[in-house]
Amino acid sequence: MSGRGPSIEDVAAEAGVSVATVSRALRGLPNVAEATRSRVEEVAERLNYRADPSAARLATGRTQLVEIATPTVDGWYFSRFLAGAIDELMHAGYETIARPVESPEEREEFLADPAQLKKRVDGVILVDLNIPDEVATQLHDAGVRTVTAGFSTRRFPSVLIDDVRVGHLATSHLIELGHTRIGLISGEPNHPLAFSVPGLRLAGYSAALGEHGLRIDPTLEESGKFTAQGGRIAMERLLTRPDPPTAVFAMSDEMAFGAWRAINDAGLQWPDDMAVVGVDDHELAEMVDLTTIRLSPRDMGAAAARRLMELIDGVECPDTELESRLDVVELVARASTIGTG
Amino acid sequence: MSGRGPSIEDVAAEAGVSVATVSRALRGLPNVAEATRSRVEEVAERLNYRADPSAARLATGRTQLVEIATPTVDGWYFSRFLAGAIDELMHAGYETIARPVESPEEREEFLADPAQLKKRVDGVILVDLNIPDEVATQLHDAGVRTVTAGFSTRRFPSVLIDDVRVGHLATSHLIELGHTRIGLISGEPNHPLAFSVPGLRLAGYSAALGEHGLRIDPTLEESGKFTAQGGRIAMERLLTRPDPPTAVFAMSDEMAFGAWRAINDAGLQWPDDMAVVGVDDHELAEMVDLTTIRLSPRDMGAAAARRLMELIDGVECPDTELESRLDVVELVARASTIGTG
DNA sequence: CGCCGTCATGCAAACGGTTACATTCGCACC
DNA sequence: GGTGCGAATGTAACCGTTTGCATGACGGCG
Repeated sequence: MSGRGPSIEDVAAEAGVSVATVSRALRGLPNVAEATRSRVEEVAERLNYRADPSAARLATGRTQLVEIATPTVDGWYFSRFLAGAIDELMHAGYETIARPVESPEEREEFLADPAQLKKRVDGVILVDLNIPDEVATQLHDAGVRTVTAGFSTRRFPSVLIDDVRVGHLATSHLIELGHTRIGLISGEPNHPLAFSVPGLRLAGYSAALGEHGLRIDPTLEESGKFTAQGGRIAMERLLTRPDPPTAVFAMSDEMAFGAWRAINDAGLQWPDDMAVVGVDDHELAEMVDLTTIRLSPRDMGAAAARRLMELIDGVECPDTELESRLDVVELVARASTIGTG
Repeated sequence: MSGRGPSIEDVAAEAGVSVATVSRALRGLPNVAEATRSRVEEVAERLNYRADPSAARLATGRTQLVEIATPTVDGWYFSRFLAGAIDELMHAGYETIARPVESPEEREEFLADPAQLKKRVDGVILVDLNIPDEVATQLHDAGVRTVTAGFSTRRFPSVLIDDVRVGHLATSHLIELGHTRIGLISGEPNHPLAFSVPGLRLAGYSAALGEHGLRIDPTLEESGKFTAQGGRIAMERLLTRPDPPTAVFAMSDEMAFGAWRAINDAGLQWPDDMAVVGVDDHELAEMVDLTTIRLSPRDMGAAAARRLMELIDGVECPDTELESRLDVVELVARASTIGTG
C-alpha cells in the first residue's frame, strides 16, 4: 500500500538474469538478446515494476528536472511562457518546476546557491530576472545549465524578442496615422526586478519619433505598472493635462484596457479622441477592438526550452550565437487606432 | 566547473569526524556537541558543500517534490491556483512540478502509472480533473498522497468551493432585481474533462429560479466554452431570439466579457437592456463594471497545498472530514446589474 | 570506588539503480 | 583445430546520503 514496490533485483531474480541485464533491457540499450529483452519486459510488467527515479538520478547525475523562474506564475505573459516551455519539456521527458521570483530578495535567495541549484535540476530558465553579470558568472562557474529569456547576459544563451522593434512598430503605426503627440504608458520605472522590457520599448518609441523628426516630450510618459488599474490612472493623468496627446502607446494590453476605461469615463472614445495601441494581443484585446503588437509567449517558452535541452545535451556549437531573437512580433490593427472604416 | 562538488565525506575528513556526524550536525539533529556542530558548519561553509538531494531522496524515500495537475497552466483560474499553492509549498521546503493535463488521453497517460507517480513525488494535487472512482482507488492503493480540488472522490481529501452557491447567489441577485427571464452562458456541455463546475452552478441557478417560483427554460442555456469568444457567440444567440432574456448569468468573467461585446454590437448596453453577472472577479471585471461572484483561486491553491502537506506528514485525523468547503464565495455588485445609481 | 545512565560519536548497512570491466560463448576464418 | 572477435551477460564498484546499532567517555550516586 505504501511500501516501496518491487526493485530491480526482484525483476532480475524472477527473470533469471542479472540486474545489469534488466537495466539494459528496460532502457533499450544495445547488446541485449531480443528473447531476453522481451522476457524481462514481460516480468517487469507482471510485477508492475518501475525504476526509482531517485536512484537513477543518484547513479547518473541527471535529474530530468528543469526549473523555470519567472517574476510571477499567474501573469498573462508568464503563464503562457510557462505553458509553452512545459509542453516542450514534457514531451522530451523532463518535468518542470515552476518557481516564482517576485522580489529582488527572492531573486538573491534563489540564486545565492548555484552549487545547490546545479544538484537539484539539469537546467534553469530565467525569465525577465535581469541578474547582475557577477551572479551570472557564479552560476556559470558552478556549471548550472542556464538559458535566459527576456534579457541577456554575456554568459548564457538567451531567447529574446525585439522589444525595440515592438516600441518602434507601435509608434510608427501611430505616426503614419498622422499623430504627432504620442503619449506613453510604460512600466514601473524602478520596478524591483528592473527588467529591461520597458527600457527597450521606450527606445523603439523614441527612435520612431526621431526618425520622423518629431520632438520627444518626456512628460508624456506615465507609469502604468503593467496593470489595468495602473493604466487607467496613467491615462487619467494624461487626459487631464492642458495639452493631452492624441494617441498613446501602452506597453501592455492590460494597461491599455485601463486606458480604455479612463477614456470612456472622460466621455471620449477611441480612436477619434484618443488612439491607443497595446502590446501582447491578449485574448480580450479583440473584445475591445484594441490595436496591439502580438507577442507569442508560448513560442518563446518553447524556444527557450529547446535551447536549454540543447545545452543539457552538450551541444556546444561555438558558432551558435548566444542570442536568438524570435521573429514573432507583429502589429494587429484594430479599431482603437484605425477606426471602424 | 561541472564536477560533482565536495561530498559529505570530504567534509567529514576535513572536520575530523565521521560522515554520520556531519549529516546530523548539518541537519540540526540533537545529540551533537555544540563545538562539533559549529566546526562542521564552518568546514561545510568553507568547502561550499551542499547535500545532494538525489542521494537524500534515495536514502529517505522523500522527494520534497509535489506535482500539481491542472487542465491548463495558463488559464486565469488555474494559474492563480498554482501561484497560491506554490507559495505555500515553497515556504515549507517543497518544490512544485506543474503538469498540464489538457485532454482525457493525457489524463489517462498521467494517471496510468500510480506506482511511478508514487516514486516521483511526495504528493499530488489534482485540480478539476474529474477522475473515475476506479482510478482514484488505484491511486489510493498505490499509496499516492493525493488532494483533489474542484471535484471530489470517495478516497481523497478535497478542497472545494460551493459552486451550487455560486450559481444560486448570481441568480438570486438577478431575481431580486426583478428579472424573471434569466439566460445562462455555461461551459462546454461535453467538455473533454467533463469537470463538474458547470453542472453545480447550473444546479444553483435552477434552485434559485425554483425557489422564486420561476419557470426554468432549458433553451435559455447556451455554451460559451469558458472563453470570451465563446461568450460572445452565446450572447449573440440569446439576443437574436424572438424572446431574449433580460438578464444572463455567465459562468465565468471571460465569457461575460464576450457577452458584453455582443451586447454592445447589438447597440444595447448593460444593465438596462441586458443585465449580466459573471464569476471569478477577474482583474478586468472592474474595468467594464461587471457584477461578479468573486472566487479566490489563490486561497484554494493554498488550502489544497496545506491539506496535502498534512497528508504527507501523516496527519491521519479520522475525524477530519474529507471535504473542506472554502467559504470564499462573495457577490461583488457592479454596474452590469445595478446600474450606476 | 564501582555501577549505570546519558550523551557524543563512529561503523556499516541500507536506499535502488548504472556502468566499467571481466567473462563466457558461438562462430567464422585460416 | 586453434585463434580471434563480437555479442550477450554477469560481477561488483559506485553514486552520496541517512540511520540503527555499537562504542566509548564521563559524571553522579550509592
